Amino acid sequence: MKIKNLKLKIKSRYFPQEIESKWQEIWDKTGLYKFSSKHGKKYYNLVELPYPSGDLHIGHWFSFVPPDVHARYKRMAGFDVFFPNGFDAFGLPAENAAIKRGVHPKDWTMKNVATMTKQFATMGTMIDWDYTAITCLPEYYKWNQWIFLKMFERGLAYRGKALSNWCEVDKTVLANEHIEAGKCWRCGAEVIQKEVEQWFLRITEYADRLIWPQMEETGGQPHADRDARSSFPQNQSQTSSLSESQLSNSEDNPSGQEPSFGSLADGLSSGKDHQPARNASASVAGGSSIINHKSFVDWPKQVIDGQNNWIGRSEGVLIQFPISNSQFSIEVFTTHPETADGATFLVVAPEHEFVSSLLNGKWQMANGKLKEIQEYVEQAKKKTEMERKEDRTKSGIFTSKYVKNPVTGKDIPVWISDYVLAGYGTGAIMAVPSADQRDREFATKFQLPIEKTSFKAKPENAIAKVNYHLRDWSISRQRYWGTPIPVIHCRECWEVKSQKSPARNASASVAGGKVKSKQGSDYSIIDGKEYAMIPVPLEDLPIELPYNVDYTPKGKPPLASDEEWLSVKCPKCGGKAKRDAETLDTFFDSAWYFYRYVSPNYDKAPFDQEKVKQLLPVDVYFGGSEHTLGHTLYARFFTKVFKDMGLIDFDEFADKRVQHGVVLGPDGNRMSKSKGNVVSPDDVVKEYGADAVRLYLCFMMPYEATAPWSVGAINGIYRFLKRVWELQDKIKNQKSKIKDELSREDYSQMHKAIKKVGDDLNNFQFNTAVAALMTWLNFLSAKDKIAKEEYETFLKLLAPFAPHLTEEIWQTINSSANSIHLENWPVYQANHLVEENTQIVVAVNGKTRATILVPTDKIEEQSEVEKLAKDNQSVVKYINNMQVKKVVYVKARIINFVVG
RNA sequence: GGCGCGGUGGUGGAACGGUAGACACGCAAGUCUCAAAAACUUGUGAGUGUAAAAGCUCAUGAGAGUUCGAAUCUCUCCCGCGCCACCA
Repeated sequence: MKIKNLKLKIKSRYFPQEIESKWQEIWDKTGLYKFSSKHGKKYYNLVELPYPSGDLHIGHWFSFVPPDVHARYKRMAGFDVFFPNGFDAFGLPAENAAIKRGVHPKDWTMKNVATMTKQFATMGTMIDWDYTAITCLPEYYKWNQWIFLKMFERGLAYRGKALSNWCEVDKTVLANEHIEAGKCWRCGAEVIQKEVEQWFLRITEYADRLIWPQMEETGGQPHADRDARSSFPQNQSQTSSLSESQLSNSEDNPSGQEPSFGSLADGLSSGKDHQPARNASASVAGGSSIINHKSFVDWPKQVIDGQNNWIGRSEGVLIQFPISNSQFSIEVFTTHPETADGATFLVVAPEHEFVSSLLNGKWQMANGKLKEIQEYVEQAKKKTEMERKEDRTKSGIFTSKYVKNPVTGKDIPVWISDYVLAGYGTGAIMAVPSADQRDREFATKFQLPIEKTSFKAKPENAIAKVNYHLRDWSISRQRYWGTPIPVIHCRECWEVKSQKSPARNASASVAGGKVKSKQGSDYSIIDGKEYAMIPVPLEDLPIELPYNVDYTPKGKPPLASDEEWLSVKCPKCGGKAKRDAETLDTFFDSAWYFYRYVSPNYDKAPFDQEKVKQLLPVDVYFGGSEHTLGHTLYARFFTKVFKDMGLIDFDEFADKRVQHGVVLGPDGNRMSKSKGNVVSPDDVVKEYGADAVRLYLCFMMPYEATAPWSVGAINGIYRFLKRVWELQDKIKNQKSKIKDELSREDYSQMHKAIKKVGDDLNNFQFNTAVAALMTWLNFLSAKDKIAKEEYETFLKLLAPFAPHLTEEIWQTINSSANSIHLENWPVYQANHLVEENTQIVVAVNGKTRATILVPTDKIEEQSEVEKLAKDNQSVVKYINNMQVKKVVYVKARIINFVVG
C-alpha cells in the first residue's frame, strides 16, 4: 500500500527536465513558431542581436526571456508576432580570441553561433529562426558594402582626417583600450595624437533630424512623418480608444482577441520614465475618437535626453577678433555674445591654424618665443585624449600677439591652451573670466586681467551659428574580422585627374573628428602616395573577406599584407590598383540588421521593400541601456538615410524602446569569471528547469531594474510551478464536474487575474504579472474544488511564462487538444470584476479607523455609505460629540469624515 | 560640472492622490519523521498594550508646502547609481 502510494506520487511529480526538451522538439517539428500573417495585425518584436561570445549566459536569458513572454502574450492576443534573431558576428573579440588560441576568427565565431543557437533552444522561446542574419557571412555583409557604396555616392561616406591615438612605431591607430599608461600595448612606444586619414559617415548632416522633439506634458514623441506612416496598412495600428463601455462589457469588443486595448493606451502613457502618449487622454474624453498609436513613438526619456545631449545642438554666434596690425582675424564661437565686453583674452587650441601659421613663421616673432610655442604644442599633441581628460590643471602659453575686442576696442592677448578643443566650434574662444569658471582658472593661473561683464554687450559683427557636439562617425578599422570596404584605390586614375586640375589642396581636415571641408577628400593617401578612390561596381559585390590572412598584429591592416587579394584591376581605367585594406566598424553591421531579418535571403537589395512595408517599423525594441548613445542612434541615422534613398517611408525604425537592467551575481557585483560569481543558465536549468528560470527572471525585479540573482528566490518559483503541477491531481480526483458551481468570488478572482496579467504584459511589467498569478494560485489552492475552466484559464495565463509546463498539463487534461500556445488569450468580463460587497475605508480626519462592507449595488449612494460608516463601532467613538464639518466620499474606495 | 534615474521591512520589491509593505525570499513556531530534508500550516515593519485579543502611536532619505487625505504632487536639502564631460 505504501509502495503503491509512493509510486503514484513519483509519477505525478514535476520533472521539468523530462518535459522541456520533449516539447522543444515537438514545437520545432510541427513548426509551431513559424511566422505567418494570418490575422493581418503584425507585431514586430525585436531584441538586440547578440554577439556570439561562446556561451549563452544569464544576461542573454534576461535579454530574451521577458521579450519572449511579451511576444507569446501578443500572439495569443491575436497578433502576427514576428520575432526573429541573429548574430552580430564580426568584431574584435573573435580576432583576439583567435590570436590567443590560434583558431581562425571565422571558425571560432561560427562554432559559437552553432553552440549558442543550440542553447537558445533550451530557453524555449518562440523565435522563428527562418528569419535571421549572421553579419559575418558574405550574404549579409555584401549589403553592408552595398549600403556603404550608396552612401559614398551621396557623399555621406567620405575619407577625411581625424585626431586619433597613433603609435609611431607600429604606424597604426589605437583604440583607447589599447593604450596602457600612455604607451602602446604592443610595442610600448609613446602614443601621440595624430591626424589620420580614415573613413567617416557624415552623421552630422543628420544632426537636426536625429534630435528628438521635446514635447510638453501633454505630448508624446510625434512621428516626424505621420502622413507617410498613415499610408501603411492601418489595420494593425488603429485601436479603439479606451471607453467605459468597452471596459465594462467585453461583448462590445467583438475582436475579442485583445481585451486590453484600453490598457494599451494606458500602458503607453503610464511608464514613469517614458514620454506620455499623445492623444490618449483626449480620446478618452472624446469617447469615439481613434488612437492611431503609430502616430507617435514611445522611447524612454533616458534615451531621448541622452541622445539629444550627445548631439548637443547649441545656438550661438561667430565673432571676428581682428589680429592687431594685420588684415586677418581669429573667429570665435560663443553662446554668450552678451558677455563679450568681459573678454580679456583669447585662447586658441594647439591645433588651431593660427598656431600653424605662427610656427610656419608667417608672423614676426622673437626666436626664443617661437621655440617655446613649438615645445608647448608638441607636448600638448603628445597627450592622449585620456590624459587630457584626467589632467585638468590649466596649461598654456602666450603667443605674444594681440587681437582687438570688437566691443571694448581694447587689445587683448592671444594664448594657446589645450583646454580649448580643436574639434569644437572654431577651436578658439574668447575668454570671459568673470563669467566662466574655466577661463577664470586660466586667468588666475597666468595672472590675466578679470573684468566684469555688463551682460549687455552684443558685438555688431556677430553671425548666428549652430554648433553640434556630435561628430562624424569614424567607421574604418585597421582590423581583419570585419566587412571589407568596397573601394579601389587607383594611382593611374589619380594621375589623370590631377593633370586635369593640378591645383589641389591638401585633403580635407577633420580636426578632432569635426569636418572642416564639406566634401571630404576625393582622393586617398596610402604610404604617402595619392590615389583616386574608385567605388567597386555593385555587380562585383560582395568583396569577400579572404580566409587565409595573417591577422596577427603587425602595425598595418592585416588585409594590407595580402598582396594577392589587395591588387586588383581598376574598374574605371583597367589599370593596376589596390583594394581598400580597412574594414567597417561593426556598429555599421548592426545599424540595419532588423531590416535584413524580414527577407534574409533576398538577393536584389539589402531588403525586400514589400516585406519591410508589411513588418516595419519595429513595434517594440528591447535592449540594454549601454546602447543609448551608440547603436540606437546609428540605427536611427541609417533609417533616415534609407528614407532619403527612397527605400522606406518612415522616419523612426522602432515605435517603442524598452531598456532592461542587469542581473548581478549573487554577491551583488557584476558577474565576472574573475570574481567567481557567474551564474550559469545551463546549470540552473538542469536543476530547476527552463520554465522556472524564465519565471524567475520575470519575477525577480522590474525589467528595467538591476539586482542580484537570488538562489533562494528561484527555489520559491520552482515551488510555485510544482504547486501548479500538482493541481492536476485535484482536478482528476474531483468526482463531480463543478462547471456551474463557480461562485461570484471565484469569477471575480479569475477575471481580476485575467485583467491584471494581460495589462501588465502589455506594459512590460512582468514581475507584477507573475505576482498576480501567484495570488490567484493561492486562492485556487485553498479551495476544495476547482473548475476545469479555472485551471485552464490559469494555464493560459501562465503559458507565456512557462511554455513547457503549461503545454504538458494542457495536453494531459485535454487529450485532443492542440498546443496551448495556439489558444486565444482569455477575455476578462468587467461585470465579473465586481464583487457582491465592496470594501470601503472609513477615515476620520484622514486617518483610517475602519473598513466596512457595502453591498456593491449601494456604493453609488453616498448617504447609504455614510449611514453604514457612522454605524460602525470604531468610527462612532471618533465622531461622537464632534461636529462633522465635511464628508468626502470617493466611490468604492474611501469615505472621510472631517470633524472638529 | 551637465543630463538622466532612484532612496519604501532583514532581502527583491507592491501600491489610478485614498487601508503603505501586494507577491516572493528569509526567519520563527508547529504538523509529518527515529531524525533530517522536502512538503504543508501559522506568524513575521517598529513601538506600545493584553492572559490572549481589541486598541493606540510611529513609520516610505531629511525638512517644509499643497490637500479632507501624500510613498505618490510642489519647493529646499542630503545620499546612491548610470551616462557624458575643459563643448565655450
